[in-house]
Amino acid sequence: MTEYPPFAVTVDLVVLTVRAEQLCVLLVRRGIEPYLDRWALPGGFVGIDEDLADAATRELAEETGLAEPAGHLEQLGTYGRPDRDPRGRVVTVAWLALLPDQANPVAGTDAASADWFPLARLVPGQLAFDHERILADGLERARAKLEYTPLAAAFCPPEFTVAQLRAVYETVWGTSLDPRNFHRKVTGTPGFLDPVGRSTEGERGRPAQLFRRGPAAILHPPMLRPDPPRPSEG
Amino acid sequence: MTEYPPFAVTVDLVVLTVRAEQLCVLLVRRGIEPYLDRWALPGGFVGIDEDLADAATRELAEETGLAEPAGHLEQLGTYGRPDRDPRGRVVTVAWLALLPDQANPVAGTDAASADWFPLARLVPGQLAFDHERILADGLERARAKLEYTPLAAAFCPPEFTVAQLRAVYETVWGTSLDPRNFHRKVTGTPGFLDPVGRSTEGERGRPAQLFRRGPAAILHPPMLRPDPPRPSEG
DNA sequence: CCCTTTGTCGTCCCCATGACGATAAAGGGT
DNA sequence: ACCCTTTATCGTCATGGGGACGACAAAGGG
Repeated sequence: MTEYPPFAVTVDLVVLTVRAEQLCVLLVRRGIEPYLDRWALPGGFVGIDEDLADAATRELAEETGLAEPAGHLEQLGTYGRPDRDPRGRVVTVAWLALLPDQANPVAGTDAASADWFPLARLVPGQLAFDHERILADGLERARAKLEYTPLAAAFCPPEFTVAQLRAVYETVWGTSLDPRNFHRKVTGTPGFLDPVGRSTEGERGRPAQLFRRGPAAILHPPMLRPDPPRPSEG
Repeated sequence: MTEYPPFAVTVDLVVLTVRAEQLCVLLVRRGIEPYLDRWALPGGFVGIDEDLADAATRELAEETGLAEPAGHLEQLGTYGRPDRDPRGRVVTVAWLALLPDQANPVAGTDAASADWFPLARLVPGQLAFDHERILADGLERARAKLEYTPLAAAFCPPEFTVAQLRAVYETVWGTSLDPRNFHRKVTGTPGFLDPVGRSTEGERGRPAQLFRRGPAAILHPPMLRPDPPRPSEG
């Protein structure tokens, strides 16, 4: 290790949540150059003695003000085009986080401000660096993972109804699903849902049974998205 | 970018191929410390002006002596535990390559030697650094991808038979598949296989039709592995 | 010429799922 | 009290993919 090219390494987070029937991503407004005042994914430099996953967790906590919430965090991919940061050679490890809608006040740290953005409202070219591509990759990963994992529950509070879970699928996929078939599918897949034993109260309509995330790590067989053309992939 | 912790960035390759009914990985014997004389995944440092994907492609070409073969190369994940390399802080971007059995002579570059290892013959603790975990992750990725992509063809020569393709699945998954159902599935999935129009000659048994990879990028519906318990996943 | 080997087509059955009707269980209004 | 709306949940039916397996085709070898 006498000689090697020095890199800067950062983590960037694609933090998704579902609120008000909309799939939203957490963005921060940059307070420094480059891309001053532009929106960007939250992130930051990795400490020289810090594990990558720890750095991601730390940034997530800093930006959302939450200490390891009940959501989900996984590595998304690494982006390192030589020209992606005008300041020099920066390689970023991107992470995907799925969080329940915890009315996160979003603590302002070094970022000027941070807020949830409905994805439908984003316009091309709005994000700093290559964050638009990272976001697109994160979105596709999230959509794909709902098919073969029980991760949709990561968008829900600890206890939730089948209808809430269905709303997550519908929002993330942008489709509508038959309530009866969906109910049959999720309650019939072993390990997907654990019945709490209680029901909702005070809501409109018939009370709904409450569930928690089950122990299953994957869905088998998967819950496939409806017809619309499927994305290509490398 | 005035101040940031300096990292070294490497790429490491999980190069898989199927030869002699065995799933094999390309390993190199290390010629320098640390882990001198231990087997490791092929890889090396990323140039300061080099794209990550280019570095992976370059290493693949160096280690196999092949310039971008008909196989497949994709990013697998990034590993950066602070203590993973005793020489200092090294973050490695791992890549997964699937190659046909091109009787690669494996050019010896800086590595002392390189060779294909049947996975069944690897013993725990045999690999340098955290390469055992990287390899395990690559294996699971490859196995999973055969389910919902036509990537099995990446293990085959440009023109191949259904039986060759089936052998790939059986070898990678370690299962046996019904030849008739497999034939129906792969020939019935639009875009999976393109018929060449010719057949094999001089083989045992009835000549088999030759195919090329079709244009499909994903398999829908997927080809699911037989029953055996499915691996958990984060 | 038979036998073995391998490829390919066809049949049967079951289960998962899409489409959709019917019923249960709450609240709100008159 | 009653009806109406809303939502949850259970059933029914048809379709289609896939597992199990039989049958035939097309080569080579003794």
